[in-house]
Amino acid sequence: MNKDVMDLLHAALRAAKADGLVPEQADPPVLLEVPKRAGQGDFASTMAMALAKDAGKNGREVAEQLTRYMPKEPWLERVDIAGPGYLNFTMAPSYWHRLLANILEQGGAYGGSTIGAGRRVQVEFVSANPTGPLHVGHGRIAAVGDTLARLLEATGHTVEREYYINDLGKQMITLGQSLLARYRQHFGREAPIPEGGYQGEYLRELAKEMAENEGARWLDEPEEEAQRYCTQIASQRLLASIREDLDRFGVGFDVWTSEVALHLDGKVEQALKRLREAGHLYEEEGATWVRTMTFGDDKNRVVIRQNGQMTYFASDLAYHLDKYERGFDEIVDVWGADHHGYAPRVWAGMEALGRPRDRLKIVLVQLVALLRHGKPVSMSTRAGEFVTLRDVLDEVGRDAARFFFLMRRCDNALDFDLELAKAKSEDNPVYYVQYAHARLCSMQRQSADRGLAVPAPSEIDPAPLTLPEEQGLLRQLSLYPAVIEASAQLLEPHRVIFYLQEVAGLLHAYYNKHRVLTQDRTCSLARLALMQAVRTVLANGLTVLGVAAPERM
RNA sequence: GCGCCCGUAGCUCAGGGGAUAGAGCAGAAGCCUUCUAAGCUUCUGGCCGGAGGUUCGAGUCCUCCCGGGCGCACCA
Repeated sequence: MNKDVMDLLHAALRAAKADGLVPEQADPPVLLEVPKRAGQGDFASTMAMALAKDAGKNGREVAEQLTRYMPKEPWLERVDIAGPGYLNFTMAPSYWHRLLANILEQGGAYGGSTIGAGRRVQVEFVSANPTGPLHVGHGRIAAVGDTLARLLEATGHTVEREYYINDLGKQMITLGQSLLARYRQHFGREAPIPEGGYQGEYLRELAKEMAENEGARWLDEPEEEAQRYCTQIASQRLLASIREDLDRFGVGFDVWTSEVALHLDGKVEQALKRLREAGHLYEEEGATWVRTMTFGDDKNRVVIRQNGQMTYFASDLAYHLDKYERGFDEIVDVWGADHHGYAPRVWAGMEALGRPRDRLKIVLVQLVALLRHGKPVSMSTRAGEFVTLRDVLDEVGRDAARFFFLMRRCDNALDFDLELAKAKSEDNPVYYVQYAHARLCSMQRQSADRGLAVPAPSEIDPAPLTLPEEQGLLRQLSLYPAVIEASAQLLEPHRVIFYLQEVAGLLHAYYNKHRVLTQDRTCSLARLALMQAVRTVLANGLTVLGVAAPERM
């Protein structure tokens, strides 16, 4: 997918429509692939074949006509029609020259685009209850959410990262009760952790801390008051610790929204009022329901329980309404896939509130299975023997953790092997990509020692770059902007990983086969320019993943 | 039972309706007096879960079936 050629295709399509060759409503995929075999050009498109039916002609005929509509560009050597109607594009040498100069000129900006210019996007992710430390599943969501945000930024969007704190409800009460039990235990009292309570060691530590700061005074306070205090202390401390973990993971948020605050600000009341005015609320069995079924949900949902308390869903309606009212052009929620059944309900709620559902995109991230030497590591939050994100960071480090979390499509479950992730060996894909970058840096240090500097963009003489490996590298580098765009538009960060592995593979192969620093100065300089371009793309790609691009390894 | 996701090489997975389906790992054989061997080269490996359908063309879209995961609260 090369954006310059894609522009040509778009232009040809427009012209063909204007001329009536194809119907105005035809919307073929304007996509490019890199042909698998030599002799099929640098890029290929199937657009003509896709249009064949609408145009009432066969693919080859459409292809021929499209080439006539295509603007003539000096950097395009030729367009061939092949097979059932492929358009095969062969680029002129000047194209590769320009590409190379372009990458060196743009540096860290290469690959960025402006498709999102003027568009504000919110990405909400992690949003874990402050009832315990983040586990590996949160880690994957954090990596995905943050990388999506980076991708959207790279494509010109204005992005806000947001964490929604579920600091209200039964779980928070249970948390307080659990801490209170630990606190009492600390003073030698008989105090069981409540049914379904939090067993983790972290509450024992918190209880000890509380005893040191507050003494024994909470032993004598009334149960409910003590529990409320414990809930407050625990959620505060746990949230702080969650923030620390995320910080270490390279993930930061612009906005933290609290569910409690939503209620205090009257936002939940307001949302319910709106629903009531719109006629979407009704009473039944002493509860208040919203008619989400009208908007595609399986059943209607309770917003105010019999006991008068609001449900989590009520808060969430208010929360999402608030997001819409903050004026985002696009709202992205990143959820664990175990919440997938919740999505239709939220979309329905938004429609009931008169908001377009397609503005809210929900990315579902499947679970992480933690392995060690290929054997599963057991995880269970309640039993308290889970592996936390912090444990993983301690063991494998930020770069490997982020890379592994992003290696698979989000809708596939992920096997995360701790031993593999920290192996400083050939098996570890993180190092494969980072090593390519470090290698290039090392080479540049060598060339500097020999008095050879990477040429300035305007000084590049690409004439010596005639090897097929060099053409392959240039072709691959030219795809980068489209990879970033597609990853951002489809909300699929794994594409960047696969792309970078390919770049690294081509680089390593080239490196082993040919020397960059040779006796021939002109050739060395041309190759140095190419290597700088590869380095730039590797660095930019790793940056968008939040993974370091080391200069030495 | 209903809904969503997944099923592609021995394993882990890419593959946006198009040309002869790819990569890594595992297995076999090679490559370091020269820019980092955390690397490279070559070989082996496939009824894309199954059956129908749509299409000039299906791993990709539709229907059904089988197998696995996750959901189906007046929990969050």
